[in-house]
Amino acid sequence: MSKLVIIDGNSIAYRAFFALPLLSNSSGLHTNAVYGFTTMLLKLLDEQKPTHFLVAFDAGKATFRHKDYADYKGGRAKTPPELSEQFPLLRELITAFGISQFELDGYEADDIIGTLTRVADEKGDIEVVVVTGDKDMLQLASEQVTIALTRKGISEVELYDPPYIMEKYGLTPKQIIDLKGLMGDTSDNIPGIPGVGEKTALKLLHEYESVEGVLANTDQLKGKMKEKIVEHADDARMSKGLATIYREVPLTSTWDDLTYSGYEGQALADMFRKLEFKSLLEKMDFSGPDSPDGDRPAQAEIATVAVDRERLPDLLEALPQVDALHVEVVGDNPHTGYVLGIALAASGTCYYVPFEVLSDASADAEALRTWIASSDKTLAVYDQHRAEVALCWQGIRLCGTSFDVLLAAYLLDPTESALTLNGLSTKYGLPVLKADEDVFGKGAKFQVPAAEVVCDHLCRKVTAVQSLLEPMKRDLETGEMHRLFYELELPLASVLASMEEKGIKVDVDGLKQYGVELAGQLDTIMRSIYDAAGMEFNINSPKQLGDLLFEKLQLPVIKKTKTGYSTDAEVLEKLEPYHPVVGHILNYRTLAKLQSTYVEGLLKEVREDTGKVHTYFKQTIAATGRLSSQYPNLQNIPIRLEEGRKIRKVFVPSQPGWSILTADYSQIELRVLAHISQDERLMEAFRNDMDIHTKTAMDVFGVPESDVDANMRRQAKAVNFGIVYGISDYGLSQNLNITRKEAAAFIEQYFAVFQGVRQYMDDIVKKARQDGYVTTLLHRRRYLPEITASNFNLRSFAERTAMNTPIQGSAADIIKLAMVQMDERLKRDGFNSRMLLQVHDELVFEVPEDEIEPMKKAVKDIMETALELDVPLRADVDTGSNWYEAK
DNA sequence: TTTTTCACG
DNA sequence: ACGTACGTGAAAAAG
Repeated sequence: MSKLVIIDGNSIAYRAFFALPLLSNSSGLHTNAVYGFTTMLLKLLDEQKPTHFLVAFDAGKATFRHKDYADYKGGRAKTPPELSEQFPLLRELITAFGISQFELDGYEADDIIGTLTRVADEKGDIEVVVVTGDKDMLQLASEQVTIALTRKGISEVELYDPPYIMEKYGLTPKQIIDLKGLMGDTSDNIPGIPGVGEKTALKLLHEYESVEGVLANTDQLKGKMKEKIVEHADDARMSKGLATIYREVPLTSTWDDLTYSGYEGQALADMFRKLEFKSLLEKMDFSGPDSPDGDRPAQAEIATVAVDRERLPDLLEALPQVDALHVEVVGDNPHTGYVLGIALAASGTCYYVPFEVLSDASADAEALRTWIASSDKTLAVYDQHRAEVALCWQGIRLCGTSFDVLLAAYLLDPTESALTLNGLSTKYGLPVLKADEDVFGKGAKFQVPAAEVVCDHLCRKVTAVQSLLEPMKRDLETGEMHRLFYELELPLASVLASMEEKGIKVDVDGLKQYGVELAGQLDTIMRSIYDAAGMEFNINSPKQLGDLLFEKLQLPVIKKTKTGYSTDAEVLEKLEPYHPVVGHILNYRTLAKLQSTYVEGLLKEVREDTGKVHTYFKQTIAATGRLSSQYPNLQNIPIRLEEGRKIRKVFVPSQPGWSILTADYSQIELRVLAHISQDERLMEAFRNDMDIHTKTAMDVFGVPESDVDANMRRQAKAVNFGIVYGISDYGLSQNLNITRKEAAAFIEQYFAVFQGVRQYMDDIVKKARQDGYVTTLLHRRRYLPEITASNFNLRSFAERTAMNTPIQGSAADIIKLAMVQMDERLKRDGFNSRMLLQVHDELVFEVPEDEIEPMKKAVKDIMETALELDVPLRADVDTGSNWYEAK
């Protein structure tokens, strides 16, 4: 059976335009309506799988309806220019999708659609879906024709067939015309009968079936309504006529003209590139079933060799020509995942080596592994860090990679969310690649396909890596980030891999014991809560908790979330005086968090074989250049509150007699700020090694050191935090629990004293507006397209980011430098000590007894001299028998 | 999958 | 009048 999808082009374009914020691409062209339309098309192709497809447009001239009624569609606001300019793009887009489109002078899209659905009704054996935002179209519904009406924006449609229309309105599709005849339509300037709205019209139609039926039975009506109907009988008849869709348009095209046979991936990708639909470019599979294979670019010519034991010698011979490698790791966590296989690209030929072959005991396989581990080769990869980690658990070393396209892509745009290989291929105009998800499936549906499919996919991937090398190298140089790449990020990838491989030992028994302790305390608190509340409920559920606090106990609502009442700690603290249960809940929350995340969560991550946790540092996530940590996250282990801090006691050295050594930068962000802003007072404070918060309090309040009390220091500290984050009076007022006015006065006072800082803040925002990006000390870059937004919130956010990123990002640069240098020093000086963790401004090591003193010295020295600033850097070092003791 | 909450720097 | 402090990851509930 054929299936025809018809889109009411103007209607959907309008919907999309008003539903989405006014996006625009880099040349200032608005694209929101085109974007919305695109998502709609993709959804329809996916869900409806049409065999025939048409987009119908209104011809922009007077239609026959205007001859009958001059005011038709009068009073309608003119199409905004921001939308008009998108129609040519829209036409192009539809062509790129391979979808037919037309319009006809003197007719509206409605009439074209009405005619086509009539033809379909008569022809039979065709299913039709009409997509529109216009309820009038419901009159076209039939056994074969379904109307898809957009609901809230354009993200969802509601399907109307005759039974559903009957259920919802109690009307047949034909009666929709009568409905409009009675009630009119302001948007089309159709009068109807004044005073008759939807409710009255429906009642009348249920009784008398049609406009004619109502007019013939006016004697049965009474009151004001009767008067109005009698008076406006002609209006009703005319309105019905206007609302009737004309279904006899002289169409010249044939059924076959509407045939839809899929889009051509490259053309569509080109169109998306032009429109700068980055997310779609990365998400979409342009080689998918909609794209005929014949149109694939030249990549199909590349020779692939599935390497088995017999063919290994051929590969070994080709190794000198190999310049790209891809290691396919299955699973999110490379420490627990497995290696499916590797692909190598030489000149003109790609080799796929399944893991069984790579790990074989033969001399040939051994030779291949030796080559992978050799450092004297040049090799491009995608995600060296991940590959190195996954291979190390298989006893295979990966060395000598000279380029990593993932790391390069991250430096070129660290805010890009999914830096997938197929996304990069698309961005650089390379042949289309399948998304991993489409090859393997995702989540529970993950399945390794046939070997030939894997071979083909991985060979395409490694070819992409090979082709990305040169253009990305150039882009790094253009951005002056080649040193950042080659001297910092690339070496760091291997440093991280070796830190993770070593892992950190966990005292499992101690952790379990703490869990038991917590369980006891939680049980007690839970009872007090049930007792105080007078009922049992799930304390972990914000919804149930909200019901208790704000419905049952009638406590004042402080803050709402988009789904209900907020019950976060800030709210609960304000509610504490009202009811004893609140304090218990706060207490419960603290301990429950420790139990679930830090006791149970951590235990799940301890490896049976090593008794250690091996976190995975991600190097390409944070927009500022920081690292992040997963499986488990070891960068958010509690420290602020004593109960939580105890967790740190279970992180212990992996060998008896060794110690944990920690080293953390003192005020690195404010020191960076002092350097970048060249603020005299701030630089002076650090040169004299003063307590920066006390010093700030002295200068802001204008008092000598002896007069700075704890409260003044606390406020000054909050201001310093605010400065680093990109200050706003609102943010500071929230933090200090003061009014916005007071906060603003504080900030003003601060800037009056630290004038260099004010100058920096002003300049950096200006610079961001000018260049479209900001940079760190080592040229790391972050683009801020929203810095010119007209939306206040978006713009303000971008401005704060412009102030914060150079500070946070430069601090990240510095500690990363220290890590690479430290790794070299450990090797050079033959230390047995091991670097284990990085927590943004802190490094954690385990050291043998006899290395404590030299390591203290070495770590401090390297961290303090990693990068020379105009103010000194300071690192504080300590050791202890576990992470808790080393503070 | 999304939302809420909370842990860290 | 607008309504945010910057950057992350994990757990639990609820859709």
